Amino acid sequence: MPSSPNISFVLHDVARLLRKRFEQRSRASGLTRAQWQVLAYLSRHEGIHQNKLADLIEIMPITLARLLDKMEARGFIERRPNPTDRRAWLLYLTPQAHPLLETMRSNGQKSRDEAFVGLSADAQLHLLQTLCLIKSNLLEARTQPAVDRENDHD
Amino acid sequence: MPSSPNISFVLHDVARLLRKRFEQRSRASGLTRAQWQVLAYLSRHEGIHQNKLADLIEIMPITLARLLDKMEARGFIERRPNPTDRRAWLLYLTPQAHPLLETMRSNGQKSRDEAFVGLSADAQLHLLQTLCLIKSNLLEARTQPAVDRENDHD
DNA sequence: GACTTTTAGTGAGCATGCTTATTATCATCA
DNA sequence: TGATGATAATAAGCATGCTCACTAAAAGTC
Repeated sequence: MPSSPNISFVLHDVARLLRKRFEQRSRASGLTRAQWQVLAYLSRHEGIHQNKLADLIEIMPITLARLLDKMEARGFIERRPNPTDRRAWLLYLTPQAHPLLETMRSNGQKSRDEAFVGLSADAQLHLLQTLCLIKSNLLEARTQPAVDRENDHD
Repeated sequence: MPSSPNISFVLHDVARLLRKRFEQRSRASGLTRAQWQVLAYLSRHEGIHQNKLADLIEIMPITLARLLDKMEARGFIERRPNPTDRRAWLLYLTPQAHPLLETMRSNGQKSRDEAFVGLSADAQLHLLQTLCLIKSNLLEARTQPAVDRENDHD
């Protein structure tokens, strides 16, 4: 934040600004970024359970449940009962959700085009790979305790 | 999300996981990531107005106001009246906030060390520069209307 | 000096994401 | 079969960030 800003802050800012821009653009479609992410993953895994889908997206099951509540109320997805397990639902897109997929993909592409002005295709690929590495580091770290002590590793 | 995941989704995931990890580590300190960001910026601009600080952090003034409410209640910052403008407050850290700065900086460093395993200093610098470019693109785009039409630029 | 416009800050209400706790059902094993 | 533990989903409550709307005060204008 002095001359050289903290990379975590910038990363957070970029994610927030990207989401904001995407949602400005998609307001007419009635889907937020988070709901679009759910729909995108679900479109490739219809019939999945909520817990499995939450695992895929790496959010807490309760967070997904709330998103699905809204998406179900708005007619984008449906929960069908699972005949072999009365605890679990099977998730499906509704017919009216399918045409949205292309629109939303296009909105995402437009937002990325805006955000990545001045970045070559190579640079974008490199960024993606770097982010995936960081994400896997963080998923790894999640399994280890986070200690709030002064003299741990220095 | 197919074989090659969407870069916006990954970026969002990384920001979220980084925040989560940081907050696990900082829970004892009583500051969240957002509050720490406010404190860090404020520590370099004591006496600033809320609107100016919101501009610096690039969040909405109302978002900052809520954060400051909590931080004031917990005794980390204070709002002093502005003698020359009764609408505005002047923001200051309290004495007990100062020792927190080092602890929080250290927590941030630890989280980054975890996240950036396998990234050279050069690679980290490159990532920072790339993110700053994207951020400025997004700040630029924010001033232009976002159109939700199909055939804009392709 | 009254009138309009701008600025600083907040209220209300929504979405996302978390932690912690609870309910209902299934699976296991004596 | 009946207790015990695991699993699927949700409830309650908090933090952050937004949009939209509003009040109070300052600044500019006639």
